[in-house]
Amino acid sequence: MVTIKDISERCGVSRATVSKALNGHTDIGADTIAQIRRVAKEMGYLPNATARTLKLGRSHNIGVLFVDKTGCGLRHEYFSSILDSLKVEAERRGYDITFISKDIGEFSMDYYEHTKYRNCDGVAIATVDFSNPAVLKLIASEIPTVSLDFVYDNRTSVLSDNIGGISALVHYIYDMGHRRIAFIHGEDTSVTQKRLISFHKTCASLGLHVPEYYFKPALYHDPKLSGLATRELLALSDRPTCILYPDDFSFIGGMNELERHGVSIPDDMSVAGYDGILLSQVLRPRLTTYRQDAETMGCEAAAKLVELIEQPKTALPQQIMVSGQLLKGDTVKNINE
Amino acid sequence: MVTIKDISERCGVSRATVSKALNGHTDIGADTIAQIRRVAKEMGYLPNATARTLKLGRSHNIGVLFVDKTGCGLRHEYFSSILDSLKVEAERRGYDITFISKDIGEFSMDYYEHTKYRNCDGVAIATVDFSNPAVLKLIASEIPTVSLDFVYDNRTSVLSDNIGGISALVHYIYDMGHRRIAFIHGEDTSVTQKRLISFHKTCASLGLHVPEYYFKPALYHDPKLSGLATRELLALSDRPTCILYPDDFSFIGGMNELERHGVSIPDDMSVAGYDGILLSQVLRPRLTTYRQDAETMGCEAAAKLVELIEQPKTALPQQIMVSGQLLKGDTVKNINE
DNA sequence: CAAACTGGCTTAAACGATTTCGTAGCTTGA
DNA sequence: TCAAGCTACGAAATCGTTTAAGCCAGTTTG
Repeated sequence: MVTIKDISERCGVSRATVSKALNGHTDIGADTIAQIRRVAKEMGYLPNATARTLKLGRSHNIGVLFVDKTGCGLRHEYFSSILDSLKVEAERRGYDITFISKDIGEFSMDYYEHTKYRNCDGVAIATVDFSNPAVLKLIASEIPTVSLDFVYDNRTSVLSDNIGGISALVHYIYDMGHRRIAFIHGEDTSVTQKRLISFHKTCASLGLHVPEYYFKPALYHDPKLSGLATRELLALSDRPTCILYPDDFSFIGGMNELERHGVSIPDDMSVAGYDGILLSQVLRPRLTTYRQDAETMGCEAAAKLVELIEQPKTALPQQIMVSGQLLKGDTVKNINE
Repeated sequence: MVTIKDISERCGVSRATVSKALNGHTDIGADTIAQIRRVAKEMGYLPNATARTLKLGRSHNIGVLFVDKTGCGLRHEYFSSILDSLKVEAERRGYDITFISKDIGEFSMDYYEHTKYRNCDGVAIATVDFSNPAVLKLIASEIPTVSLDFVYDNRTSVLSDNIGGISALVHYIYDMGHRRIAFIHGEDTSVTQKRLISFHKTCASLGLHVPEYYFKPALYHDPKLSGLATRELLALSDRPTCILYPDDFSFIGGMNELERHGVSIPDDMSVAGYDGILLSQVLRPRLTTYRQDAETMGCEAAAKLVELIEQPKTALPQQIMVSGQLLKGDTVKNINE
């Protein structure tokens, strides 16, 4: 490998001079700089990130923490979209991405230790499970972090507008004339809590009384459970006219169940999803849903994290709310007249 | 940060002794080792991967290259599954994962340069676009690589059994009595070529003549184009009785088109997908498809790559074929009687 | 009993880069 | 003419870790 030393010998200058020339310091003569740059290119010199990291204590490397309770991990389009855009933005700003995990090889480390071990400058945390103590240890540490969809002690985070999303959906459904709206919701997480609160509040503000049995617990990304919940709702004497699903993918379970019972969407039953994944927009009828702007979230997360890293003094911790978009598909029927 | 130096001072031994004690060298007294290990734990010592990498020339870090022509990137479940399992297996073997990209920050590098820059011990390459010269430069280099779904000059690769997959599908469809099978295929890649060849061969071996207009070009992961192709096939005077789609997701476009024309699946038209993503198995009727075993592929890729890295002498380059599984759903009708 | 060996530790160099502090030589100004 | 200032560069320390080589005392061997 070509190193700075090789260049310095070839050019008859010291290693210090080469380093300065390549890094644009001003105390080197113009001719010398030109010569060094030329020789460096000729010899195929590449800087060594490892050596630089060791000396400077900065790796230009961002850790990404995806903890996966559910088993679907990166397969969830919401997460993979965030990761994809986070990666693009980080790279644009000169940072690489490394996954942070526990237990690398035989050596067992927690997330915080792993981050230090790899000298990551900061970590983006996207996980369902923020109750994990190892995750909390990392967030609470001195390492710059940005958490997605979770706020810890006023630290920087990027949040999807769950309140606004559910509110927009419910308002739209209400405007279409629906008064009996059921909500099949995901497992108990802070996100789910926000959605439930928003659902309650919105309904209350619209003067809607929602009976307890219109709330059905299910899981995210699990069509089977949503299917079961759907069946229970169909069995009610006062069937809802519209069902909200935990997410677009879970809705598939409901869709199948409705079809099995000969209940047509949206004529006999209106439905809405959440997420706005690709799938939702290619189904027919097109699913009414709330699109979470995962691209913007990933991008913002990378941007804020880099800011925290590069201006630790001036970068204020903040919660960035990324609003999504109501996608009016064709699965909520207008029953006004 | 606690370093080896701190421990050495506390224990009254040299840094070399500490390093050896922690790394299990045998020329240190048992008492000394015990004491050093204890003090290290007490002080919260963590090894520094960067320093180690610099000294040893080994980073225990694997690069992952995902190039994305299509724009859907990691969002494609096939890729994200591979990545997920690759990550798990690499970590199990003591390696971290870093994404390799071009153009990090203002400095422009190709993939090979980036890999050297970050001192990655090896790279797993998963991309659609193997014609990219920068990708080829990396594969052809001295850096250990494992490519997915692509063979370069007999180097190690992990391959999905595209030949066997299409063959299995066609045989199954033939056995169900179909003689007019159309094939909507993806864009021109080596994978597509293999599938087309397999389709031709299998049909020939079954004595099936397939007219040219039963082959429709479309794109992977693009329901719209598959929808259009479906429409064209429906307009034919000698309609096929079964349509093969580029992949499960694209099939959605066909599904919609068929429904629009009042063509019911599978009574009026049989269909099959490819990939076996989650979606395919929650749709009703359940999609008949060929499941690519992305988990095994990612796992094998990581395993082989680590082998190439750790035993460069003895690890023979090889092509590992990962076979998938025919998922007999309910979308291919038995029309034998 | 000298030579050879051994266990247990240290010394010092090395990995590749950056940066602080000099300093030699030149120009400038009064 | 000389102090001051500037330009262009170098010496050396440093980041944290590893390892070849050396050393010393004590033990074994011929």
